[in-house]
Amino acid sequence: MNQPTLASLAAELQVSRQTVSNVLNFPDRVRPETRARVMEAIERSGYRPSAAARALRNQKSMALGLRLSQHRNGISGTIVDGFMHALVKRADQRGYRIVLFPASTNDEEVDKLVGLRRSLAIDACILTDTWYGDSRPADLQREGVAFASFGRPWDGDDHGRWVDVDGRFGAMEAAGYLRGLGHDRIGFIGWDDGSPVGRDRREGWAEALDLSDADADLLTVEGEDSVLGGAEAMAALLERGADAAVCASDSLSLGAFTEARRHNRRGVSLVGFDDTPISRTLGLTSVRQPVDEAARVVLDMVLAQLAEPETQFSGVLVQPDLVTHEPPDFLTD
Amino acid sequence: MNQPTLASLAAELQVSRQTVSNVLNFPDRVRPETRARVMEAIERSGYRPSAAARALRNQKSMALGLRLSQHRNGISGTIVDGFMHALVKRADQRGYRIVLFPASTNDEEVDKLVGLRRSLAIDACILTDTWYGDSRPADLQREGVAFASFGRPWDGDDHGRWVDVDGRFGAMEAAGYLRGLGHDRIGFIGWDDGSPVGRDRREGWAEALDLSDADADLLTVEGEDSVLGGAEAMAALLERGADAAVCASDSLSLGAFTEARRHNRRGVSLVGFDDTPISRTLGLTSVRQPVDEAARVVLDMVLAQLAEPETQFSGVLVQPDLVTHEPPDFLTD
DNA sequence: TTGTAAGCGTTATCAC
DNA sequence: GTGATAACGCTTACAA
Repeated sequence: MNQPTLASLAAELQVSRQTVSNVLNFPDRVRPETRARVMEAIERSGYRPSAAARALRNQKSMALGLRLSQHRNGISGTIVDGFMHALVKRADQRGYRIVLFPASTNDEEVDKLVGLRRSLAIDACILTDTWYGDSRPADLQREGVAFASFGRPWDGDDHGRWVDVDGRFGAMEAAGYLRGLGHDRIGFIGWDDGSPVGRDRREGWAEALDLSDADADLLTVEGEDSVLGGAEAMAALLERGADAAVCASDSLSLGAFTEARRHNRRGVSLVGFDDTPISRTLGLTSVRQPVDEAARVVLDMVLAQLAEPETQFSGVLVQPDLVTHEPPDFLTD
Repeated sequence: MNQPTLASLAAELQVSRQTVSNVLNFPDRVRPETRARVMEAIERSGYRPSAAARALRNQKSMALGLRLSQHRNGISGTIVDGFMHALVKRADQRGYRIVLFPASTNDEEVDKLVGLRRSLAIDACILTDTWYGDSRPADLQREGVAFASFGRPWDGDDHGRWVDVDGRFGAMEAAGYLRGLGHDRIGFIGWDDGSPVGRDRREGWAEALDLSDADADLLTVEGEDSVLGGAEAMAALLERGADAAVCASDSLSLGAFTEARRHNRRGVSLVGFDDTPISRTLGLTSVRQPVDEAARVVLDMVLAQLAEPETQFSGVLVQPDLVTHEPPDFLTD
């Protein structure tokens, strides 16, 4: 049996296919009783309008491109992962599909996006993992591909079509929380990869504690973004007399936690970033990224752009919040 | 400026659009010099055939549907995540795109898939996270939607269109490895959710060690699949005299590891599952799932089905392997 | 080897 | 309120 089409339904119902089309797109234009009859037939037959025919006719695919990010190791990829989830859900609610594609470099990503756009496989795209000197926004703009980015442009022109999480604010909250707990030597454990995200968080920490540059340097240890890196950094911080630390990630926080326990330093307090399952399980405190809100805003931006290409945008910072978890029994004895 | 089309290119080059089409689809049918001229124009103009027009004409979208799995917490979602990566990459190589969609129940997943298929938004789909009583294969078969599944059908009809990792074999390897290390009371730490995957792994462990049912029960502790669960289970196993354990996941393995260290039981050896970043970082041994191979086979299956709907398939088990990692310095002192 | 014609399923436009 | 017509860009016959 063949799929029903507008034409086959129309023939069956003895109306023109245009009427059937109208029932779907402009229900008011059609007389209630005709509408009901058509609706019933649509339901019964399981008819779905052909996305391909619609795309061809309307010159839009109702799909958005998203590169499958590779930095997604189990722990620190969690934000991108959560963002993707939220994005897929929200896009679906608005009738858009998310099309995934692989790319190993930013240039390849842009090439593929341009290709997808030209072939009408996507209408626009979402960027993640922005970095220094990220040329994707400029490239896409030049190629006329609509986009919005989860992650701000860290240098160059501010194209305004971005949403980011205010990591600086999150770090400030974290530092304030630790100070409220009575700590007075609060360190910072970060990455040594020159990441702008890490810089941002460190600045928030230093500002909240009103540290001099010298003090900030003294209380900062940067290493690899891993459990090991966190442990090593914590060891160094403990030697420098720290009694708490803001960690730029939950991996680092977990490492620091392990190390503090190893030294039997129960009084050490930590705050990590991203509220990953690890944090939740071990009862660590963490800065939760509002990925759902970020996804909503990114989607709004990109769809607004599609509706009105000349729209001017300005970047949006969403505020993270601090999440505390109960430590499990096996850690409190 | 408008997108170039077959027609616009043909007009520009003074050939028929058929010739341009042939250059793309049947290059041999066209005289080399004409071909070169056409190719050049295609390159220069950045022309891409419209996916929508192709889909409409060929009645296939060159896209595969994939539900964005929700079980993907940072640690144990890693396999599905890795699988998705591999799948997207391989699909891309074969000219297929992966379309993501959200669903909170299996029924919703089937509904959406049927809808996507009817609307020609996808040609087929990939299922993951199979479970007892999973009706998706039967439902999709009834609706005539082609699929292949990453995960075997644990009960009911064997539709044959699945690939799975031989967890039983992996657990046997793990147990053999621990025995080779000189351990003789090797426990099993599993999940208490009745997961068929967990059962399968436990059977492998028991078989490799040739345990009686009574011994197997004695050396098995099942709890929640979390770090906490692993720690609790390890505590129980230590009391029962175990000196090593096969863990059904890396979360459990991490918990067990933490617990063993807490008791200063350095001699305890562990093997986890999935070779997650945590395992890698802490130098734990783990059973690595060959997700890339699984993705390849799933894709082969589903594309074979598209090419020849009547093909009969039989399920494929791929073999995992044991991965050992060097423990980091901070754990060996 | 190249050109012509028809049709995939939809919607915008305009007539009725 | 409803219906006819054309067009979106491509491919597959078939004719030249």
